[in-house]
Amino acid sequence: MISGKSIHSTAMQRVYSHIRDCILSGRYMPNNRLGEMTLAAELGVSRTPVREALRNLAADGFIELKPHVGAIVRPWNFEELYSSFVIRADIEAQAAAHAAKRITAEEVDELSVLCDRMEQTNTDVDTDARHSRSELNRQLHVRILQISALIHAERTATQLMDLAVLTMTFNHFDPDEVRRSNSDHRVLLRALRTNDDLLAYSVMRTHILTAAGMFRERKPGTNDVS
Amino acid sequence: MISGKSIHSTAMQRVYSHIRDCILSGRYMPNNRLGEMTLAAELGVSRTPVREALRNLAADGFIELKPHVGAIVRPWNFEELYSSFVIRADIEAQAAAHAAKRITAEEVDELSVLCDRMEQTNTDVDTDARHSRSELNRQLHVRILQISALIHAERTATQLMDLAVLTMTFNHFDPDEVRRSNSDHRVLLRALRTNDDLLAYSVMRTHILTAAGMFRERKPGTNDVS
DNA sequence: AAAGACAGAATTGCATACAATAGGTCAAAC
DNA sequence: GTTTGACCTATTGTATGCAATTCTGTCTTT
Repeated sequence: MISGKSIHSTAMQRVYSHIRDCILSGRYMPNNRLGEMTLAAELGVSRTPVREALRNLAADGFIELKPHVGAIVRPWNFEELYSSFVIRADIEAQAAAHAAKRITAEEVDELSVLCDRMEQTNTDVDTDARHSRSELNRQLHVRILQISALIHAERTATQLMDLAVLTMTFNHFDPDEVRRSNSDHRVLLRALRTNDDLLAYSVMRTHILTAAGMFRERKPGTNDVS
Repeated sequence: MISGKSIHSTAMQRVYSHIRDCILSGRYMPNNRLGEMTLAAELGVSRTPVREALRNLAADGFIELKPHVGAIVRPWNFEELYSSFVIRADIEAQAAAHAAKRITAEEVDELSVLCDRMEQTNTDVDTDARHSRSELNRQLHVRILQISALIHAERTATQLMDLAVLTMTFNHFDPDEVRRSNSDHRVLLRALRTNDDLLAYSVMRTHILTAAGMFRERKPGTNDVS
């Protein structure tokens, strides 16, 4: 939805990012009401860009928007977030298979660099390392989706990933799991390089369902993001 | 995105539906520019609801929206539409499997009624029959997604279905294919009733990939919707 | 003649004012 | 005491006016 540019050229994009960050950081809790006037005053803009940002946030699943009533932070439950992993597993596995049949040598190198950088952060558990791992991980997955050329796979999976940012930090906490994740990525990379679409499919599926399983173990309802 | 209510309580919803219909009916062709002022004048409203409708249309993938530039009808190509089938096949198969493990007797009856009504339209090729088949088919698929309780599956697959409405009419044209489709639905229904998740998965996957294959055969670039 | 820069026009982005609707409160009737 | 109804307030939906940006056409310069 919001273009990849990190620069916010319009006020609406600034508002979007602000509200999104507040939701993901837990400052705006589920079922909190988001009044247009309040937000506009808080951010020093008029209601117009706020309204447009709210529409986009609703489209991306962060809030619920009822006509003539207003916006609330979308309440999420365990089952819902878990379902996003299940769907992603299907989509991204399919995308990995397609990518394996289309990938070029340059793209393999590109992905390899991402893996290198992820491994360089080692298994540190401090917040910065976890965040940069999350970001690199996201880039890796998105890049593979792009290479697959399944446009709707990219759209959909990206949306689901962003929606589940809440849980992303979990996956990168336990050093054992970090090692396992890095290992998955290397196997995946080899599968892509050798055009082994079946293996690419399977390892990607396993990779994501593993994350889903870990999320499942950590009990529902814990939203202790930084 | 737009709630299921057929009544448009706000001007924005009317504008949304109008533009969407014009795109799907071919009146607004790909790469056509959609000026806010032009649309506002054409529909007798101000620019404000038009802007909001355009934001929603962009979120749903019907148009492209560049900041400070404007909106154009999203150009779609064969590969892109085909990819939407591939993704749907994954998602809906997964959803069918989940539905098979959760469905109740009442829900089975409900789905059965939908199948009955689809079969009552027989294999007529006139426009009305095709449209009502399309609509019933949509209801059947959406209902199964709901029963699966995979919330994100419903969101995603519904979006993809609506985006591919262009192609839906194809699948209901050839009498042989209509019979085949109805037969798929019956097998699917039996799988759901007997909680046979593996069969449900497989038949749903086949069902959608069959449609994809037919779409593929009819050559790209044909957008001869009524 | 071609390429670049500048100016004008047209369109989008934002702010503000007004209208319409939903939800709550208070009162009156049963 | 409960319920129903009208009114009132707060918030969203819409319209309009202004500011900012992009596109286009022309003119100049090489």
